[in-house]
This record gives sequence, structure tokens and C-alpha cells, in this order.
Amino acid sequence: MTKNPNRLPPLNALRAFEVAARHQNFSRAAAELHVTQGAVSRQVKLLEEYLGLELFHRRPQGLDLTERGSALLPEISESLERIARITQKIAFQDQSLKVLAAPTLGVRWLVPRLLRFKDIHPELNVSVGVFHSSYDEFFKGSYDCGIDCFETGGTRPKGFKATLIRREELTPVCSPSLMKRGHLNEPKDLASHTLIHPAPDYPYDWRKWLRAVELQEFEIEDEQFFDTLEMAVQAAIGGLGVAMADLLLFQDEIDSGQLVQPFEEVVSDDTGYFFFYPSDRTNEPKIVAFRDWLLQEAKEKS
Amino acid sequence: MTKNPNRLPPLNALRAFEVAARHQNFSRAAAELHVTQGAVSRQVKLLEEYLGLELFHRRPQGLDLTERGSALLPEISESLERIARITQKIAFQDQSLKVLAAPTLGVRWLVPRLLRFKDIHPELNVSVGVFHSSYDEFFKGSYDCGIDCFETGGTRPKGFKATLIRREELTPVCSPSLMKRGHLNEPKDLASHTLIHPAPDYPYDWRKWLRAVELQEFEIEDEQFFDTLEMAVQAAIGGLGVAMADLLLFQDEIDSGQLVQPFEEVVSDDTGYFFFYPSDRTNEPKIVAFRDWLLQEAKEKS
DNA sequence: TAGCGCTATGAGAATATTTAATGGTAAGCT
DNA sequence: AGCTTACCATTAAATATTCTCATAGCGCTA
Repeated sequence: MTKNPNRLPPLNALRAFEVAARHQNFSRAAAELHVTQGAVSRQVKLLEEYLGLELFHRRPQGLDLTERGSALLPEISESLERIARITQKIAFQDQSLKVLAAPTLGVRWLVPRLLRFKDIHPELNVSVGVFHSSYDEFFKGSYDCGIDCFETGGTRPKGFKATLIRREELTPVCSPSLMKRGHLNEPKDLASHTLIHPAPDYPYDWRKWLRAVELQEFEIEDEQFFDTLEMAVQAAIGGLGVAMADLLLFQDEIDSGQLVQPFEEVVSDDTGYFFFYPSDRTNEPKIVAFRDWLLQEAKEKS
Repeated sequence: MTKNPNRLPPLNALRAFEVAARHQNFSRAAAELHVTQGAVSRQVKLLEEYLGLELFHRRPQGLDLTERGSALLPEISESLERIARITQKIAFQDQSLKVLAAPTLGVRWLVPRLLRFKDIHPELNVSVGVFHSSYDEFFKGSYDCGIDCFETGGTRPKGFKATLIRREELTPVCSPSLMKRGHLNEPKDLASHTLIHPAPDYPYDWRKWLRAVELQEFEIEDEQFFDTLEMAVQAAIGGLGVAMADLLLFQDEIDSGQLVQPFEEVVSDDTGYFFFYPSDRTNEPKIVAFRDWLLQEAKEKS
């Protein structure tokens, strides 16, 4: 009989209020919410109008909660926090996340780090599959998302979104002992070394780098192709020669000192490693969680 | 990066979910939310997509929460409930509500009932002012809302909304003793009685009623004008004659037996008592609370 | 007084939500 | 069976809400 026993205020306005109150500043709140300052201003005003009272004192030096604003804030924060918690919990509980990964990337970079993701989200069951060629695999294996290397501008199938995890960063690497005894002081010293290619018939990475450091006239005297990156890595570690490496994929070997970078020059173009997923799942918690984690993991240590 | 800003689910979808879960039925939930069934269906689906899981089993006989739906529900209900509570509390706390009332209505009907409103909302300070002529008074006295009698179709100043509290219901009333001894069995028996008018120079209410009961040829033999309704009431109670009364305004006297209705015929046209308020404050809790209470109070006891 | 750091606001654009209409499915009647 | 009813889903179009952009205003501070 009574209409709506739950007289609820405009909920999104509450969220704006909560963030604004936390920052005591509309512009910073706007940044957190990924909207403009005006949008926050309006949302807060909407709530104030709904309640029929002021929540903030607008002062030249910024915002200041009114008495009632302060009374409202903690309850709202807690309620929203609680909603966020239960919601995340349920979204992860016994859920699986199937990730389709480009082969080398998956093996050399993703899988070794996956344990750390498990630490953050033990409830979430991540499985990794290997990507071969087409996006059909994506649907066939009912994957949730994927990681692959492609160019920034490149067209992805419709209905997918992709976020750049890290750009390709090419630079030569070799074993520490080779560097010491091999007089690798500047790029042209490479002339006397074996250049290692990570795949059969794929000399482009070296070419790209040589062009970028303005050694396009460089004559490759000795080169060696390997079938897989794995073998190339082992060869480089063994001191066979100098490999062209992507910092992301060789990060572990570099961190551990098994390989070193003889030169400063790191070459990037618009190729990069991307995380991709169906556009309509952009905000799904498990997708968000994985994406955030990837970005975190891939950040260059500085 | 700041704390994950996207940890909150779509909040309005949560509300739809809560209501739907409570009713185990989208259509009834839609009724409660004053939207259509399709809207609820979509909101729930939105939440399910956000979470990446199903919250309801759709069965032919209706809805049925999934395991995760049941896990989600109580937390959500409580959180929303809490938000509603704190929000209402703050919206009422030490707030004043200034009501502008048409004179007779305010004195005879509103004020005597105001105590009951105080019972429901002790925090809210209601004050009643008297309406004389123009809406300027509304702004001058910084009123929040008002009650007045006017026609349904009539144009109100822009920016105001009005909701009908009760239609005007005209019927003659007189003292019980007059009715007994005065042979008031059908309208034309009025011929031998004094007709009481509640205001000077305002015989229209009687005319309206007589016309409606098809006594337009009726010759008023004896009539008496009073300056105010109050006096007319007293005269009627005293047995001076028969007054034309609006059931709303005479409700107390009728309930207490001081006055009785000799005839069945109650006449309504499109005149009525309206609650009005600035349109942009339609959902403000104190306005809503007062409006709901008025509607409740004015409901005909049946 | 100019410049800075805030919030407010108007207009129109972009999104999100709702409606209205319709379809499908299973169950209940007769 | 053959209707009828009570559900939820879906679609395109209408509508409402929410944003962005651009700009204004207001107090500080240098």
C-alpha cells in the first residue's frame, strides 16, 4: 500500500559525493571517476537538491563538508564499501578466467608471473591457452580475454577492445662474459659478432633496431637463426652471440643477470603487447582485475 | 593509481535486483519501481553481465535466485536499507517545512491533524502559513509547499507541480435534531429550511449541488450568509439550517456526530484540494513525506 | 591587478534507460 | 488437445539523464 518503503536517493550522486568528500575537491574527484569536474559538481548538486540541504561549504580554498555532510559521509562510505566488497567477492568466487596468450609471451612472461596473480585473487581460477592464428579460437575455447602482440593502429575484430600493456622495446642482449671480452662499446662493434635471430626466417627485429640506430648500411657478417625464442635465449646466455630482445620477454634474464644490455639504444615503434577482451565486458570485475594486474606487472621498474 | 574506481557495480541495477529478488517476479518489481517489466529485466541483466554470472534462474513459474544471487541479496538489501535510513534521517533532521495553506482548509483540516504528522516525523518542524492571494507570498515567506483549492485543469504558475489530495465533495449537512424533526427525506424538502452559505455573497456551492440533483428550478425561500465558514458551521450545528458542506472540511463534525448528512447525493466536479510544490523538489524527502501523509489523511474512510 | 585554483552553469552532444510492442515457453483450464 | 494466462526476453524508437566543452565568477596570493 505504502509506495516505496525504500526511499532511496539518487545512487550515482551518492558515489560522486563520497569521492568528492574524500578528496575535498571536485576536480580530483572527477579524475578518480574519469569524468569532468562539471559532472561531479552537478551530481553533488543533484544530491543536495534531493536532500534539500547543502553538503559542502564552497570556499575559495576548496570544499568543506557541512555538519550534515559529515554526518552523511561515513554511513555512505561504509555502505558503498560494503556493496563493493560483496560484489567483488561474488564476482570472483569460483570463477574461472580463460586467457588466450600469444605463445612466446604466454610462456616466457605470463605464466611465470601468474602465481602472483593467484596471490591477489585466490578465488579466481586462471587458465592460459595458446593463441595460434585466428580469433575463432577465442570463441571456440570460450576464452574470456587474451594477450597478443600487434600494432597500435591495427584493426581488431569488431566487438573487441584492447588496452596496451606495454610497447615493444627492442635492444640487443648478450651474456655478461661476451660483453666483457667482446668490446661491445658501440653498435658498430656488433660487426664482429654473431647476431641471433629468435625465429627462422625472421631477421626483421634486428633490421628494425639497426635502422633506428642509423646503421642501415651495416653488413651482417655472422648470423644465426633459431626455431624458437627459447632456443635463441639459451644461445645468447651461452655466449654464442648477441640476440635482439624485447625487454618484456627477456626481463627475467636481465633481472637475474644472465643477460645484459650492451647498448643504451632501445627501439620502440607502434607495436606493442595488448590485452584484449569483448567490449561489452570492459567493466566485468574479473576482466578489470586481470587487466589492472597486467598493467602493474608490465610497468617498467624504475 | 588511486584505489580502483571501478569497483562499484551499476548501482541502479542493484536496486532493481533487490526489488526483483524480494518479489521473485519482474512485473511486480516493475510496479514497485514505477517502470515497466522490460526495464527491470534489462537492469537485472545489466548487473548479471557486469558480474559475469546469473543471479536468477528463469523458470516458467517465475524467478528463483541462484546460489550467488542469494549470497548477494542480503548484503545488498542491508546496504541499500542503510543508505535509505541515513539519507532520510539527515533529510529530516532539524529541518523545517513551511506549508502555505488556504485559510479555511488550514484551520479546519490541516492544523487539527498536524499532530499526527509530528508523530511520524518528530524531527521535522512544520509550520503553517495562510494563503491569501498570490504565489508571490510563497516565495516571500520562503514556503516549501502549499495546499489550496482549485480546478484540476487550471494553470498553475510554471515551475510548480500539484497533486490532488481530494476532490471537492459537496453535500448538505445539518444538526441531527434538525434532520429528525425537519422531514428532510429528499432534496426538495429543503424548501422549508434555511440554507446556510459559508461566505458572504457566495451562493454557488448550493447552486452547484441543486443543479446536480436536478433541482435547478428550486426556489430558495430562506437563506443566510455568514462571513466565515467557521460561523456557518456553528450555525449549522446549532440547528439554524442546512449548510452546504465539503466533506473534507466537515469531516470532524460528521465523524463526531455534530452534523449529519440528510441526503445521499454528493456532488463532485473538477475542483479539488491540491498539494503543490516547486517541480524540482518533487522527490525531496520532506516534500514526499508530507505529500504521502496528506494523501493518507485525506483518504475517505470506507 | 594579474594570475591561479577553485566551483558553477548554459547548450548541446553523448549515453543510458525506458517504453511499447511482440515473441517464446510452460502450465492451467475446459 | 486447444485456449488462455502468466511469466521473461528482445527489439527499435522515444525519452531522460548525464556528460563535455567552454566559459564565467569568485576569492586568494604574489
